[in-house]
Amino acid sequence: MAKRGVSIYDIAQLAGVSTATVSNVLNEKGSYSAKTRDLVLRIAHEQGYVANFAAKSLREASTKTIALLTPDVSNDFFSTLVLRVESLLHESGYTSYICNTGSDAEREERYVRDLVSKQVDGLVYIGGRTHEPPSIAVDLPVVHIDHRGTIDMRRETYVENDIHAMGYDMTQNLIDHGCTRVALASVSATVYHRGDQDQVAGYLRCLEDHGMPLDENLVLKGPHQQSSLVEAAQLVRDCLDAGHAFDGVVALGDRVALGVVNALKERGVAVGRDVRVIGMDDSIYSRVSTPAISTVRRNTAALAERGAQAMLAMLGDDKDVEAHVLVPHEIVERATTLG
Amino acid sequence: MAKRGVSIYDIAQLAGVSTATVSNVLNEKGSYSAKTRDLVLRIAHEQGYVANFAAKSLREASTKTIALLTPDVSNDFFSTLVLRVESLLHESGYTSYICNTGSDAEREERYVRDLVSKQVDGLVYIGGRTHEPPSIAVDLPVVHIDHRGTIDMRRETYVENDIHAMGYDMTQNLIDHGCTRVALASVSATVYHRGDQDQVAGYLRCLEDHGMPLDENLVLKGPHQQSSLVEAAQLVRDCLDAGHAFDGVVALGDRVALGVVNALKERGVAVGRDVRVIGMDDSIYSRVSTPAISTVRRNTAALAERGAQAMLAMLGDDKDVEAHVLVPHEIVERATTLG
DNA sequence: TTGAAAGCGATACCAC
DNA sequence: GTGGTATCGCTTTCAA
Repeated sequence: MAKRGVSIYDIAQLAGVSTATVSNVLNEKGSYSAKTRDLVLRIAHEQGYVANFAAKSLREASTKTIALLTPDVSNDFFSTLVLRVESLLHESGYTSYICNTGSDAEREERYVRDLVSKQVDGLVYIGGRTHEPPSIAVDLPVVHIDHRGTIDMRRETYVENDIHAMGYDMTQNLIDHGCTRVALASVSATVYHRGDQDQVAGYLRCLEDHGMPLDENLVLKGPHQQSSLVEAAQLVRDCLDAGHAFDGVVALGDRVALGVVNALKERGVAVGRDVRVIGMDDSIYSRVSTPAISTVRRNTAALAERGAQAMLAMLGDDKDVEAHVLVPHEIVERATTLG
Repeated sequence: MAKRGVSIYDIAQLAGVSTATVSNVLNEKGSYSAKTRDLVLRIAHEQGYVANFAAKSLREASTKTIALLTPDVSNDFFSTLVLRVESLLHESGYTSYICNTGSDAEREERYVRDLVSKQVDGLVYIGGRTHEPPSIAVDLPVVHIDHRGTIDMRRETYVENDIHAMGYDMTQNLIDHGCTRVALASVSATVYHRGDQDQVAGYLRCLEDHGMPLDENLVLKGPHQQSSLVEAAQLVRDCLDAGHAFDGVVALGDRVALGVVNALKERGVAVGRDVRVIGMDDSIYSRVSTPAISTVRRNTAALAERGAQAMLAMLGDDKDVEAHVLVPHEIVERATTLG
């Protein structure tokens, strides 16, 4: 199944010109007569000529290839980002490698080695890098979209939402709806620590700004092992069983929110009236729930667009690329806060 | 940001040997003394040498790269397949390109051209090819996973579920549960015609095998424009309004099934008792529903595994690669059929 | 306007 | 066991 295709040399022979001329015509560079151009183009087409990118890359030290590294493409949010980033890069002539690191430092390290070897022109981390800094020095443009970890000092671009503000705004929204005892529900794996911490900080800050004292009993946190849906529901049951009352829940994630809603319904609470709930991500979970869950949309389109833009800018040796891009989020009100 | 890295020539110089020897050591080919090996290896490591794949590819006419083409990675089912296929190929040293064709023939065509130019070693279509056969001749191993279109005559491998059997088994399941008037609900875009047709055929065949006459009024079909969930619900309402009775529904897709369940609940029907419903895909939709929807699991893991295997086999010039692999499905019983 | 030729980095054949 | 060198396909400089 080896492919020994038509080369620029073959075209040159058939057209009775040199490879230099063929190259010029094909790349619309240099100068050549209209006659030779037509001839070359016709022959190239007849022969089904396709440029050999390996040769081109070798010569130009650029592969027109970008690597997309993500912890898990099968995750709804990440895969949407992957889709959009890939599309945008493709419009500019770049092909994308897809690399599932599975949040595994070793795997990621091996990937990066391979990618450097394969001469990728840039790296786009979607959803965070596992370990930092990577032990292998990478002298490439790097963009992080929705990075969920500590940000390091390297010359890289970060595109993300203002996580702190999201936590703040979610809390504010509930307070605006009249909630006075706002709980927080979070189920998270250790990997994604920074995001959660920032959101919690936003929550705390908002309470503080409203002079509401923090009730530790209303901070429902649990580890993420199996299903955050199930785990979140249990957190709520435990809280209610312990006799702690609340009239609002800031859930860090729609799955968590759905778990919360389910547990509340189970206990006969009128979700949206007695207790208002707001989730995060505007994922399918918030939409299939009854009542539909209010949530925070992270604006995937903008995240992807700004990320791709940043990468293309860096690729184009643009000097003034922002190092940190914040994409605005948006609160989507549904039944769990509107009642 | 250009990378002018360490080359094999640099290593040769520093080690005081020839490039041939360095190449041999690095690839564990040919023969060399333990002493030179250690020396070369040490220097290569010190210099942070990374092989230039473009050069290697040019020389070997193989890029160790596979393209994954899918209509939409942000689709749950496809992205899971992409994830798994990528992982398996990566284990065998292949890197994967991700290509979102968006079910657009022109885009796909451009992709394939690019990919051939980039010298990919193989093509894996996930979820079907848009147009067939592609106008550009591809002399490459091609694997289709869950192909949703007509199968053509080329030397390619198809890995998929037995769609006809799925339709049959879903129907059989409802009949086993005592249903006597089994409806069919389908909302589909024209692109994915073959799959649906085969399933419908399975449904019809099963009815026939049980001597049940087909009632055209119970075949609820609608075009897919916006949300299949909403559209399916409307089909059910219309059917009920027209006074047609049924006690079972074979829904071609979990989203469709969810729409059906919602419409039935709305009309006060006891889903799982009065009317049993079975969906397809074992997606999130079937799991978040109340009652939980019985469904058919397509076995993503096996689809991906067999697909990757087939590709690797073709890559390895394996002569006896099956042209058509059928992956068994599995019925998952939940509340909508168990009552 | 056109062409000869060097070179990108790695491999592999064939001498030594 | 080791090294010289042609070669993969393309771009690019410099001359003609």
